[in-house]
Amino acid sequence: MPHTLSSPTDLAGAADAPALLSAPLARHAVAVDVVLFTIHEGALKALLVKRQQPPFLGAWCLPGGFVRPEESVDAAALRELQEETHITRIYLEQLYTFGNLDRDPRGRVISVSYYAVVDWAQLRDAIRPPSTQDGQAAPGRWCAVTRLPELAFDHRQIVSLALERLRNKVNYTSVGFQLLPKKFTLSELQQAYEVILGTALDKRNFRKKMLQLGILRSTHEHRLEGRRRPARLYSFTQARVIKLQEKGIIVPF
Amino acid sequence: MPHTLSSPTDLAGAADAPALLSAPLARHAVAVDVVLFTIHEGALKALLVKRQQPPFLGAWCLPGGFVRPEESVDAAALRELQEETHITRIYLEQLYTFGNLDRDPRGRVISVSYYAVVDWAQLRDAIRPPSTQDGQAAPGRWCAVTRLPELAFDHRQIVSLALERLRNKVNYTSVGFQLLPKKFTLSELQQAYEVILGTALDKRNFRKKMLQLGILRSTHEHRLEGRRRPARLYSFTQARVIKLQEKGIIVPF
DNA sequence: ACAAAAGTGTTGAGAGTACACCCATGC
DNA sequence: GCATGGGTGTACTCTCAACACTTTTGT
Repeated sequence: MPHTLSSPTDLAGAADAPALLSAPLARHAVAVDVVLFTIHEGALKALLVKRQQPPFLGAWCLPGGFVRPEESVDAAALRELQEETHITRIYLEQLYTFGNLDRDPRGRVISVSYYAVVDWAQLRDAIRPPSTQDGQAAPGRWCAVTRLPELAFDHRQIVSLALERLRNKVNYTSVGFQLLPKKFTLSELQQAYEVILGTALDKRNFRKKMLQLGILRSTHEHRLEGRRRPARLYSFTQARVIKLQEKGIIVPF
Repeated sequence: MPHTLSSPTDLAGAADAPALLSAPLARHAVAVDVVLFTIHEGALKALLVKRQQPPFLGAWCLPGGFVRPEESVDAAALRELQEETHITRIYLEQLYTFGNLDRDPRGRVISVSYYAVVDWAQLRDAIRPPSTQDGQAAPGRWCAVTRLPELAFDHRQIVSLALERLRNKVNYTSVGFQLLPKKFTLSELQQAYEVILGTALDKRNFRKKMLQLGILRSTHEHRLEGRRRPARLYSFTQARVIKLQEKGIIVPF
């Protein structure tokens, strides 16, 4: 019995250049869903929106939508994100593709999920973020990842996966800095890590580690807040991160 | 300006149960591509197939094909793999989804890529593996990852990503054991790791580390090969791996 | 002076790395 | 007896984790 490809990597018909794909080829509805993280009020929060149509009318779910004919999948995710936040520069990374037959009661929808992280201050500066409307009544709501409501479809699973990924990546990449403004204090940085990881960290060990990594540039500015000792502001410098990644250095706390 | 979802996570029309998705919704061709790794002749190899249709007629590419209407994306990947190898149990993991508009000259094809790893001995035992045919003439060919030919589409990139993932995961999961038979010697295990990572490892450190992890069960059998001292055979025990993963323990060599 | 957060070093334990020789077997 | 891979232990270094007090400011 000779080896054959019963479903070869090719289309059934001809091969004219950007021609349409021919008949017996199945086509699928493809959606993107985005978990947008931010830090606010000392908690790691994700953006949820209220469904305006059935199924799951009125239920909370992740922002997302269908991929359009003339946009890449990444572009679709970015578009959905910008529709929600009006932010142009945002850290966005693909998570996983969910392709089960039964994940949408209307029929098969393949979902490419993403996660994104953004500094809360940027959301406030962007025009009309969903959260500044009126909380529950508005279609968008920021929700602490530790206390999520019921979510439509398999969106709970997507959030879990995103959280797991974020918690891993914060240890050996610079995603964590995306959640902070350009200039920040070491205490703010530590709080961000604590909130993401869900654990307390030792102050001295954290500062020692961060400073020795050489990815922070100390400014000579300070943050004065109330009746306390002013804290030095640092900024993040990407330069050395690349070298660390090349060497495969992992940065646990 | 109120917050609106201009492309909501919903279909344009009604919401009858497993009904078809309605009209203005774009549908897309979705393919799966699989990087199948094995170890043979002291090298890490990937399975390539020769394209039988244009575009890229005659070029090498990854095994893969389109997702059918009534199968999940994972099932499509598994099906493609089984068509090539006739193996039923195989480690398969999703890699990444490529959704650029221009990755296929015929039009937009979204590709969900996977990687898989399998013990070479299983391939030989399975009926009619592509490699036992007659090498170049057969549509399937095992190719060392260090010396890949030109590949069609963006399949070179997919292989690179798969290799990167495998090299990472081998350090903190048990994927590596999927490349070996049930019983193996420590030298065989070390060779597998060396071939995957592309680096030499110290024998004493490797053995010490492996044994102290507690994921190997020493059998009392030995492998006699030629005129040498027989080597003790070990088998892999999953039990402790789960505990290690729970604690987030990473296992570098 | 005091409240509140900023800032700062040392020590012990465990893991990683480097390194060289004897052992058991078949021929 | 010899060629071949199998099998073993130690010393050094480095990183992680635990741990408490002084400093600076506003009130």
